[in-house]
Amino acid sequence: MSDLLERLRGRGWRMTAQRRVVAEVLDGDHVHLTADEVHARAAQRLPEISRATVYNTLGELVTLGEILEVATDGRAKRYDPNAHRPHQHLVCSACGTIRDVHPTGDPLAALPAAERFGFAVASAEVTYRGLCPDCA
Amino acid sequence: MSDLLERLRGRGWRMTAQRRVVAEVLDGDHVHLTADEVHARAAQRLPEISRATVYNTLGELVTLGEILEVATDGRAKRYDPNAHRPHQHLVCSACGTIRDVHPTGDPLAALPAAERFGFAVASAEVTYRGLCPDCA
DNA sequence: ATCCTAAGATAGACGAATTCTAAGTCAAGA
DNA sequence: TCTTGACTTAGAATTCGTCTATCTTAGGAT
Repeated sequence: MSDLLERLRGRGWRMTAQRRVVAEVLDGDHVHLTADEVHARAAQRLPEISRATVYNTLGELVTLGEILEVATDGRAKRYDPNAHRPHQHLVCSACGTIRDVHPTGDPLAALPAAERFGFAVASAEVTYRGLCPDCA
Repeated sequence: MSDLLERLRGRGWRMTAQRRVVAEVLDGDHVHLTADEVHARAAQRLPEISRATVYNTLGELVTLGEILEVATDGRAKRYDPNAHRPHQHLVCSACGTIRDVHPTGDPLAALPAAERFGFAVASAEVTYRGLCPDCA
């Protein structure tokens, strides 16, 4: 959105109609679209946008740290614009719906030094699974 | 291995040369092979084994609960024979090496009811990331 | 020991998601 | 306005996995 576009421009990101539309599609809470969904929504506004551009733009936004890549199933990756506040994901085992959740405490603290095998552990990613109210 | 093959036979699993070889390839600690790697190793012993059979067999072993499917990156799924004791995974951000780890406490406990959105949360899967000693 | 047959194996076609390539287009600084 | 390197495009190619039609075989029945 405006915020995001401002920040990107400030970083010297060259602004184009395609990039603007992709960034605008990825706005809101609990948004977890696949690349194809992003492409479909972007194409509503900019019919000639190509898939390759959507992939390129998503990849750049991930590299810039402005969005997150989420792979909750073996299917297509999803893109999460909520990269500013750390959070985890709750996924419905039946329909695949994803919600952002905030567990208490730091998941990293649960991994004792003896279980780190000399790794410099930097992050922990938690996926909770269960049935959502609609699928129960 | 023997243990696994015994158990499978006891469950009425029809034994074939192909299935035996796949089960034998998936033996040991910290083993996390892709389907293609399983196929390559199986083919060393049984050159005519087909990819489809490896996929079929892996799928059956997952259904039987004898191995686990692990997706730590957006790439190929990996198969983990350590399905008996619950554990999580520690992945090297550089080379992709995977280790089985055992965090303290139950990760489910860290998710408050208010953060469950009415879901019947059943499991939590944690992926720790960092640099391994070799890549540091 | 041999036969039968459903379960398993095979090669290769197919499909989804993603990446690559070569050529055309354009944002933004000079 | 001009220039140029960065961006976009269509479509081919790649990767990972599934499906299909046909052939083979494990293991119970005879």
